[in-house]
Amino acid sequence: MRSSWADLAANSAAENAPPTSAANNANNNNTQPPSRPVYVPPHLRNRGPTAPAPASSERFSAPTAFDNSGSRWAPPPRNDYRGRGGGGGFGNRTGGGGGWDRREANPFADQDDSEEPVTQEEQENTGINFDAYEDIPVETSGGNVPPPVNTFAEIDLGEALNQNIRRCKYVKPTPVQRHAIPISLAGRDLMACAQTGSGKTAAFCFPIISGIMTGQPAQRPPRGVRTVCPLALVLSPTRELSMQIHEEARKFSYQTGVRVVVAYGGAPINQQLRELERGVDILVATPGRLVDLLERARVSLSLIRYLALDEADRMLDMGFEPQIRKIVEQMDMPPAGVRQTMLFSATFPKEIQRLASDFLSNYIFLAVGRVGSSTDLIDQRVEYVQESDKRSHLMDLLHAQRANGVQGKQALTLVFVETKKGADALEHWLCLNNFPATTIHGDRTQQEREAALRSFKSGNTPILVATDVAARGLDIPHVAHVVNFDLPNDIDDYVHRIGRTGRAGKKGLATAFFNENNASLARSLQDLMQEANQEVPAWLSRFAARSSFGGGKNRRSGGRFGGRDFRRDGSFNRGGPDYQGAGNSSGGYGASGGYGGGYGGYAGNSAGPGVTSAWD
DNA sequence: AAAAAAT
Repeated sequence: MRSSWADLAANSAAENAPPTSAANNANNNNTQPPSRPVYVPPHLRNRGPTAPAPASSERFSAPTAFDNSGSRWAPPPRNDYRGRGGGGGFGNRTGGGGGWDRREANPFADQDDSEEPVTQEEQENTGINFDAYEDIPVETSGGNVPPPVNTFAEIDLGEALNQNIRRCKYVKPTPVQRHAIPISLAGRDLMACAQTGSGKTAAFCFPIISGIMTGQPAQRPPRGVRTVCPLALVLSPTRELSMQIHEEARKFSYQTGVRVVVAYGGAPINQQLRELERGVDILVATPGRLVDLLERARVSLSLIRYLALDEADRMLDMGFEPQIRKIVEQMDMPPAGVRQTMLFSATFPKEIQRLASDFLSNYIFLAVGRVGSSTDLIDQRVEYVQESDKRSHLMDLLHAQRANGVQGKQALTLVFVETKKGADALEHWLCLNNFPATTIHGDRTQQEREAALRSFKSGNTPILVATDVAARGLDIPHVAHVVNFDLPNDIDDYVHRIGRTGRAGKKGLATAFFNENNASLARSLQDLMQEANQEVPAWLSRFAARSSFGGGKNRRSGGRFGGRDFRRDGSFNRGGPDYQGAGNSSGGYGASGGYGGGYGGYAGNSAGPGVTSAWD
């Protein structure tokens, strides 16, 4: 399925050809290349003559000058493309030597490539268990909330994207996707809270890819300038998570002509620069490396139409906020309201929501699922273990697991510890005791980190000792057991850690070692477990009662967890953000239960069970 | 106090 475009690009950048791309060029059909680079809209790139162009393609067939109306920034494409017959033509992509490098490895290469449709039953066996997502509470607030969809077919994402959705074996959208995709396609800013493992990546990737495919072409920087201008930026807090998002996004954008590039620290920058020079529509990055690229003027954000922050609450907490502000507010990114901004996380403390509203314009708040995360899919246990007993206690767990064969043969165990040194020490000790373990933390080289993750995923070392670097976002199939060897100080971190198991509707087990050192977490842990219908040990309740006076920063009342739009909270609402939709929160659909009507009247402690406490 | 994130 090679096009003339591909030939052209391959010629212009042949020296960069990685060996692996040769195989993908095998089915090259030698269509006559155009004599000079001509802009090809993403949805037509990579289209071989054998693949018939969709009927709608005529409107792109006569390029005319792209009029950007003198505006510095072309407005982000809104949800009008279905009606935009032959609007603006396309200018040439003049920036990087004529256009994108079309060579594209098949991201589905490691799966059987049968194009057979997947039945619902199959999906439930191998993929997402949708029964686990029935009947979950949904909250939206903000003005004019677009209604959710029930199927991918209801949304016009384009045939290429639809085909990738089939290749990914997604039969129907998860709840967060059902709600978030229409909101994003409508061009609205979004703050979305959804449980760990519920499909957030696709929820922001699909609208971005679709929007880039169908949107106006970008103005490219002048010739000779090596600065590249992505149209979408996805930021995440760890390198491995950026890698994972990149891999996912590559699958979703396969043969759509939309190019996804990843940039993160700890890896040679030259290779990343080469990838960028081959063209980039969607840049996935960690903040530090992106700042570096911006300061070197190798990347410009001037054409950004979509900004997505994954693990957005983490991205805006103390450690990251200055960098994010620099990237979003102090470089050349179009301002909120011009670009489209999407924030996703499983947790969204109210104070972080307030910070986040700086980056949003007239946004919709969406909360899907119970509490920050913990579904009843995760069996949560807390055991009282003194520091000195932790190792032998872990050993007991691992022995029992080995004997019982928890969840079958390939069960993986992820052990969280507090410090990098502690991770190394525990790994060493486990290995001495014939438990094959490896470790991932920030003192290891990037190579070591990636090798550790690979080794864990493959089952080669079925025990991974990790710091919080692995707490968020990583999608590791077959993690049967998460052990909080050291509990975190923040309940949100706990939520994300245990969310490494029980993903895509599957069950999981989480065991925590609790002792006096964790007293400050007792109350919030107890509340969280109660909300997730978990059995709370009596001793933990006593700890909770003892530590509850004086509140503590982990107190959940006041809404540490996602699930409530802070704009509804009177104390946050004064002189606050542009919240125009307070009055019509439910938008005529979705669950509005739990609210006593109006944002002042939230009857949080008296509304029906199942929603109330979870949405505190 | 710790972890993460650029070189």
